[in-house]
Amino acid sequence: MLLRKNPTYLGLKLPDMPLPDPSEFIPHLAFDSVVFGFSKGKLKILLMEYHATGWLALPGGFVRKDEALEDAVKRGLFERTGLREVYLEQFHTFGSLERAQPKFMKTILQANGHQVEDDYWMLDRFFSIGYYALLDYEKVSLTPDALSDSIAWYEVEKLPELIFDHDEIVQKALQTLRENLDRKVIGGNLLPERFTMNELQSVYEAILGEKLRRTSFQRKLLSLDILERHEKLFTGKSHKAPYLYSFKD
Amino acid sequence: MLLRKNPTYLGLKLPDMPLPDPSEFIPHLAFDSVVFGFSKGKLKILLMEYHATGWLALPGGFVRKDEALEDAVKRGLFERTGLREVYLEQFHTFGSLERAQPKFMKTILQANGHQVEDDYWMLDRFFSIGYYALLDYEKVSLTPDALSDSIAWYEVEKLPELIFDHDEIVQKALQTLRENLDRKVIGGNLLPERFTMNELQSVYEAILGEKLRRTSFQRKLLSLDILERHEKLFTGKSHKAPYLYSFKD
DNA sequence: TTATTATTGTCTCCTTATGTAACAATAGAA
DNA sequence: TTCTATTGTTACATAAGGAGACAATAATAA
Repeated sequence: MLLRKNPTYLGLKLPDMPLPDPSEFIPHLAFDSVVFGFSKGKLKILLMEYHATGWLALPGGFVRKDEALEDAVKRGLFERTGLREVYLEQFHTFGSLERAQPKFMKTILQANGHQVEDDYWMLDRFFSIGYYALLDYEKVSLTPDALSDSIAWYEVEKLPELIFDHDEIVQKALQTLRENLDRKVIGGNLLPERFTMNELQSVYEAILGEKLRRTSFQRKLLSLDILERHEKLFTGKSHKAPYLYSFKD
Repeated sequence: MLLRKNPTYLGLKLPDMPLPDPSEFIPHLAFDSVVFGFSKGKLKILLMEYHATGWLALPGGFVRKDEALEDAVKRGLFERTGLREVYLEQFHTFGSLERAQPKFMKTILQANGHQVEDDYWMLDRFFSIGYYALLDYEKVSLTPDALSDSIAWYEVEKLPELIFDHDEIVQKALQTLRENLDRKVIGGNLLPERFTMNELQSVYEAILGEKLRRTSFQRKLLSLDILERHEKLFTGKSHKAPYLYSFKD
């Protein structure tokens, strides 16, 4: 038996989990979130597993008619992770004809006990706006939505097959994240407030998928003058203790 | 009296220019194109002027229900410029609540002789997907659509006020173009097949909004090994003639 | 107490990239 | 033939990044 603290249905809190009212949402429009976390040296993302089918998908949702796009994404993110303040960036909007796969969507709904007509709105063609989020792995408390059995972390390097075009969406998110990594200093969003230089380097390496030179990395980041140095971190290991850093401001 | 070779209405060829049939298009969804051209050393974009109101807007349109997003953008671009093959890139999707301004839209429709109800679909809230295009200024033949008196080039540095949030859209396009300029080699799309190094440098300067060093620029681009050198261009000026270049492949 | 080990912070040297200036080549005009 | 403006190339200086060396040090072992 599954435990759900906060039963929601694609954003609607509904005790009996009826289907959402189409009149409340923008038709044909959805969002998908690629939520990045970092743990044990690995870059991970959140995936949901739909009831019965076992199909894996990105956490997404619909936009209310009276709701700003970004607020909808934040709402969805909060419902799944419990976090309100996260680094969020839009990266692409997907609008091909091939993304519509009403048969799969119908199966998912059936697995949840819903028999719907062929013209039901959720079976329509959808345009999906992709956002990626960076957050502190330790801070999230995961809550599945009504359609799914679970929401959990998956290593980016070992992703299983995803439903619809969600593989493509993840790859595009990752590509954008990599391109933005050297322009903006965003790696820190995946770490706690204070971190060691080695941890920060591990984040960069996990995102870029390559090893970096320790000395060059340290020199580069210190020269940017964006880090504040704090007390040392004594881990109990028998070697020199590293400093803790935080981002200025 | 205005001469229109190819009367269209937001993509619909209609001799009597009735309003488009809502059932043919995805509701609440539009695209806007920031079309860049380069002429006389200046970076320019295409703007349309709506009938009677004089309001200026980006060329955009709606997406048919059976049409891929990118095809819709290409269709709109072809109708306005006569060009089929252009460099096209999606840069952002705009989905704030403030972008809906039904009063302005109603005025535009009225100026075209259309009285519509308040619940008319074109007055609804729209999500707009922004694309920018790079094309050869000399190759375009401009055709206004049914709602507008004219479509013309405007210097990016001296843009007039635009309708809705189109100023913001232009700035975001320009920002993305600048960021992409050093990652991808896209400046050449604004020039004819063959060009001089000086022309290419001017394109880069116009996009970045800053002067570049002639020698560094030449050295950098030649070292990338993406240019092919052709015959010299004799302009009749009393100095050394520059080589013509084209991009490889 | 002292030696050992692993990791960290910093420095040096070297290579590469870029800024800056100089210079020869040259197409047309004087 | 000389002059002018611009181009293609080279030379030198400075900045940035790769690669390795080395001292500092926290805990453990001797």
